[in-house]
Amino acid sequence: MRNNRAMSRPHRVAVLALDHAVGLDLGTPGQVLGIARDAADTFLYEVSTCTPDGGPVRVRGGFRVLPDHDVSLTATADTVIIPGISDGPALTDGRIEPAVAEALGAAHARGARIMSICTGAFALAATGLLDGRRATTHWAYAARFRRLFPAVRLDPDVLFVDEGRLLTSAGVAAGIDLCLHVIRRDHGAGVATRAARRCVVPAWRDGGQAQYVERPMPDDAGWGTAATREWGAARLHEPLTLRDLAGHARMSVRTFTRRFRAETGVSPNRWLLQQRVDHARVLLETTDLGVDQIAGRSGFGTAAALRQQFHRAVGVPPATYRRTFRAPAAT
DNA sequence: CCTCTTATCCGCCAGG
DNA sequence: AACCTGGCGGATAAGA
Repeated sequence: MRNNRAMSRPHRVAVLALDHAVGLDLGTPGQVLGIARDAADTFLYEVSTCTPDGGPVRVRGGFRVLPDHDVSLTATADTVIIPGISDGPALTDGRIEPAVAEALGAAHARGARIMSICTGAFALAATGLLDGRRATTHWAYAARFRRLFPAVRLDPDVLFVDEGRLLTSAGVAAGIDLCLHVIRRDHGAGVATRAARRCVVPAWRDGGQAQYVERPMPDDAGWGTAATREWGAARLHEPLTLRDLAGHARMSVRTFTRRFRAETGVSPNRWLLQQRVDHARVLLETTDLGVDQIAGRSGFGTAAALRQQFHRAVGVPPATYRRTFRAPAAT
């Protein structure tokens, strides 16, 4: 799945639009994956759209989409993306038409990657491919999802779930996060960051849906933990303890951890670890520093600690990551 | 690989 | 009553 700069043909992405598609989700892959380029300005993904029978499907908002392909497009795709739907049998009964289920099953069996945005997870789950795996969907549909697909381990508190070749994401905007994640996985943080900049979205949004659930008024101006996150992100090279962070925020440790979790969806230390790994990632890509140097600069006490945490978070060891993504000194 | 130590996370609960 | 705070302690994980 991991393709590199040398690969000649772009990674083929098939967007499978079902009836009652969510319009924004339909466009997300083309707008995020479709604009991703490598250092030589070569487009990395070729995004096409299909519907089950090649005919038009209804889109929320009172219009229809007429694609260039039917579901057979998925037979040659490297990645199939299922956008969200606002109605239809997948959402109401957990069913999809057999021809679509068959096509998705064949694509997966062939080794293709399948991802869903928002309620597209219902269609993906209806194929049975998610059984026994972790997945996510729009938080407002979590209860219904659990009822229809009890065999899927639903985690409604995250922006997306990466199960290797099966990826699911939460509500509409999280589809952008998922696409950026995929670019990062395929081509490294540098390419993903450029794509994000072009989209004018943050390259990495940590935390989960917790920040969007039952929080009508974000506690902005107040004494939240945002300032402390900024402060901490600038001091990754120092050994920051939870007490330090709470102290900077002028809260007790207990209140700080509680507020931090409510605002970001992750615990302080998990957030800190994510920051450190991200920083190490950038250093691996853009510098020739040794692993122990990078460990120091990104706040890991030892190179061993960096290796362990990096491998766990990214999926590959630092050395492999660098070999795959180290950009030639250019630009 | 195991053990010991220390840090973190979070439910619980009393107090404001 | 409805809410937030912060200490306690046990479970868990990270580091030595």
